[in-house]
Amino acid sequence: MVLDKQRIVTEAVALLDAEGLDGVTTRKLAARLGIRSPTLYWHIPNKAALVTAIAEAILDQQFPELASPAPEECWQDWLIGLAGRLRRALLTHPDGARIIAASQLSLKMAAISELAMSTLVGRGISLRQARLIVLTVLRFTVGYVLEEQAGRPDADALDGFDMAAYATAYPTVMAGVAEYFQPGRTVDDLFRDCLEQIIHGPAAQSGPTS
Amino acid sequence: MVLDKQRIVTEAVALLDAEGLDGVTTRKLAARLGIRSPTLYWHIPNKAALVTAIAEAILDQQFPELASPAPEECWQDWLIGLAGRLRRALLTHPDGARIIAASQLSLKMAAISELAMSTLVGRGISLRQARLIVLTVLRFTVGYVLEEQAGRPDADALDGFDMAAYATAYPTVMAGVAEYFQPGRTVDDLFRDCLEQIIHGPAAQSGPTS
DNA sequence: CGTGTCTCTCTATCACTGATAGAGAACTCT
DNA sequence: AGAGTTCTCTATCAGTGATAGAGAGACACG
Repeated sequence: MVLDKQRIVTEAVALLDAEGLDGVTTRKLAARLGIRSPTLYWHIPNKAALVTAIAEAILDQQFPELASPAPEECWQDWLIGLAGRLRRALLTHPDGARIIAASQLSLKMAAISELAMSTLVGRGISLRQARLIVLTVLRFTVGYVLEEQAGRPDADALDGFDMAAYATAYPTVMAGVAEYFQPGRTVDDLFRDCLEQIIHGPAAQSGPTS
Repeated sequence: MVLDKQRIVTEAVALLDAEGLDGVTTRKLAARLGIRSPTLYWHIPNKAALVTAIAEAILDQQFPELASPAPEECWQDWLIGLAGRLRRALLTHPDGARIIAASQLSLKMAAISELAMSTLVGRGISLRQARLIVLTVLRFTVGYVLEEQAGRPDADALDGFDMAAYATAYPTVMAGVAEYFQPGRTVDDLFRDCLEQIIHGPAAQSGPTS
């Protein structure tokens, strides 16, 4: 089978799925491709470029095409859906958010920004306002998923951890978590509610379950 | 001089400031402390714990005490100030956001959440709403600074980069950037405007245009 | 045919990383 | 003095990204 950048990236994503970002090493990737690791450097300048390519592949997979909203769809719902798809793209692979955050200069991210901003401007939002909204939504989404995917602390870090003390030291945080996750509420809802906070503003939400 | 965890972390932060996160290696840190690297492992279980301790130190430095707002201060402004201080804390050290994102289970972050949520609840905000606002603001802040601190692409990645093509492919993005950074506008203002987007909602800001 | 050139892959190796095993010094308590 | 605890050391491991440079194969030109 031919070895080109396309196949390298495809296999790198498979390796990522199998072992996480820390498992993506040049040697393991080369083994999967049936070559030796230095050969990779003929096709790729360095590992950072590989990670960037992986990021691009992850986004391309979730956003094969970028579609504007239907005319009758309000831009708020459309933008929430867009951010939701971005989150889904990151959650689909281990350490997806870390990879996007580590990748430099993603063209796909720029394309998403462009589509979102031009859509909002087309709906009559001012350029500045559109920029603020889109920037806020995108950076929030990355930050959100980053924390969502953060490796749960390992056993070593946990054995000295006093759950009861935590609950008494941070009662409001605990109460907030407990209150939110009533039956039927999922983490997806939490993300959506945060987005509505950004897009619709404080007043618009907090209907019964919306 | 005695060698305790306190001094290790202090010196680790100094090393971070000098060389960035990738420069914080056990050997370099040991050299600064006048010891050999294996000695570190008597005081800390592993490097992840060291990074977490660095994160805590960075936050402690910026938040020596956590103060509630003055009675006459509206919570919105106070919360914006809090997020601004968090951003400042991360920007003060290289890769500050990466460190916070990589650290697991920061107590100081939990304390900040607790203070913010209890403050909002004390001002009459519902528990759920308070949780959404605080979660959104904090995760947005980390995501924002993470991108803000992202290493500018190195020369290798840039030489194949066509600025003019970028501008024509993403005109709205470019126009938005150009529009925003009029004289006197700084990146600090951009962050603040995004926060107001979250906290005050879309209608409240940017006067005429909105 | 022979010869050179270009493309790709290889072996060998480098400097460096986080981490562990286990010896040994120093200090304290009995 | 002897024993135990606390801390630091040397030596070493497996694994990482990356480079130098040899060499195989294809392909074009004479």
